Amino acid sequence: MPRMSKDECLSDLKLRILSTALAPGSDLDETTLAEHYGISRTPMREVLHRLAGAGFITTSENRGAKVASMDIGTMRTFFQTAPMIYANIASLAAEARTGPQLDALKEAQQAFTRATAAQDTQATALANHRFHAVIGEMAHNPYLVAALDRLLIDHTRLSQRFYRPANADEKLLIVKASDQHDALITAIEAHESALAMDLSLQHWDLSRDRMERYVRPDPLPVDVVSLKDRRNAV
Amino acid sequence: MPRMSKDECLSDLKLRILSTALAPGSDLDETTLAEHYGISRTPMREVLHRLAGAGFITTSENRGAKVASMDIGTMRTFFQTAPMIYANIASLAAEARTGPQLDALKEAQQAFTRATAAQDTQATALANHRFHAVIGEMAHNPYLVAALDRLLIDHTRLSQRFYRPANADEKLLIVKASDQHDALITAIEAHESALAMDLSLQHWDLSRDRMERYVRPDPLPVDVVSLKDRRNAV
DNA sequence: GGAATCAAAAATGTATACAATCAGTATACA
DNA sequence: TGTATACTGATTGTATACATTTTTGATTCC
Repeated sequence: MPRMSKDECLSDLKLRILSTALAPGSDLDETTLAEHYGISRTPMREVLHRLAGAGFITTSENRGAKVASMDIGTMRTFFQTAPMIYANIASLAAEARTGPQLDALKEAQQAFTRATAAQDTQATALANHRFHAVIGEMAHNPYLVAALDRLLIDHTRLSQRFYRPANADEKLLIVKASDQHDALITAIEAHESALAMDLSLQHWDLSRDRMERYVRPDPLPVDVVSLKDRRNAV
Repeated sequence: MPRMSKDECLSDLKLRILSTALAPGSDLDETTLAEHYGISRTPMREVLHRLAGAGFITTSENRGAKVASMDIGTMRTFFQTAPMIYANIASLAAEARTGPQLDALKEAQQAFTRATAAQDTQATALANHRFHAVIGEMAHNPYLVAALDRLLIDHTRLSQRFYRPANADEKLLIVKASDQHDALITAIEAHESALAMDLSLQHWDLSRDRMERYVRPDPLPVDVVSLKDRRNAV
């Protein structure tokens, strides 16, 4: 991959992290990355520091960079924090949105429906990311957006795993999510901030149910326990 | 100022920005700064990117770095957002705080009272910053802490202007703030999260009243209006 | 006098060579 | 056999030279 610009390199890495092509916790070698993107180590390091500032990766002295991890503690915090931030962002967005931002939001939603129609899991998750990032821009609140951006990183990485509908029932849930996006657009366009907040919370509930089922899966079959007993008995 | 390490340079710049020694919106010349700290431009640029990631400064392509500005729009957003974040951070801190963190908090409060006793405005504001940053660490919530850190930058810069008590009445308000700190420490130590949240909101009200008086000062004397009338009459 | 243009300067951005630090391995010793 | 240690290779950190872009100010033309 020859001669990418610094900005392209930055957004490509963001995409690779959001799509979990680069797994949470995995090491990033700056020399390899620099060669891969056809730039020298100096601008590559700058990109890495930007990513660190935005919460995509973590860096430690003389120890290089790692993709931000998603341990069980982080997950708990994520579920604790997301609804409050999402709801407030949606409310503010309905108050402060501009025309061009509304256009960008509709465009993101079109990309989302296209991706779901094409059954493209990765594109669906990324379009969903963009949709919510635009709502963040609308809110015009740098403090909350800092929190939102970090939530969206983890949200999108989790989403990768369940935008692949396993059956008709799950397909229906994605359609429902898309309908909620449409309703949210309407509320934001009409400056109905209380409604936008409410819809945002409903939307969160839908995501959460699916995500929590992944994070906290059904208990293992009881056989495992007897297996353990058997092993101890040997 | 010869041969400072990169970390020292980073924290020194943070302090200079928080204390408004570097005014909001002012330009930062990387060559000058590098010479000032006795390091080369490469690590200096890294420090600047870190500061940008944490919201202390803004950078633009080929245009260098500026200290984050504090326009009237930012202020409005600040007052809108702060209580929600502060209250939730305090509540979470009371739940999750560790022993060493509690020690750090008490130490910060001691530094705060020492600074107020010495009538050192800058040290007071910085100790207050540290006090609230430690509560942020306690909350153990990277999403909200991202918002908190950005709020604290602006809060501390605003504070610089009013921790200089003009009269006995204002001195009393600082004593009251210090008492609230003590109460907050007690609540956090006892894991009383609801109380911590409540105290945090009271503490915010105290700050807000003083800050808003600065941002939106008392109306000008009515004489000005008659002056204007007179001028129009000429 | 003012606007436009171009050239010099000053600043930022990039590449590369070199220094310092870390990780892994092999060897020596208890 | 287990542990400590020194060496080697790999990786990150720093300095500096060079390229590119922006700014500035002088000059020219209207």
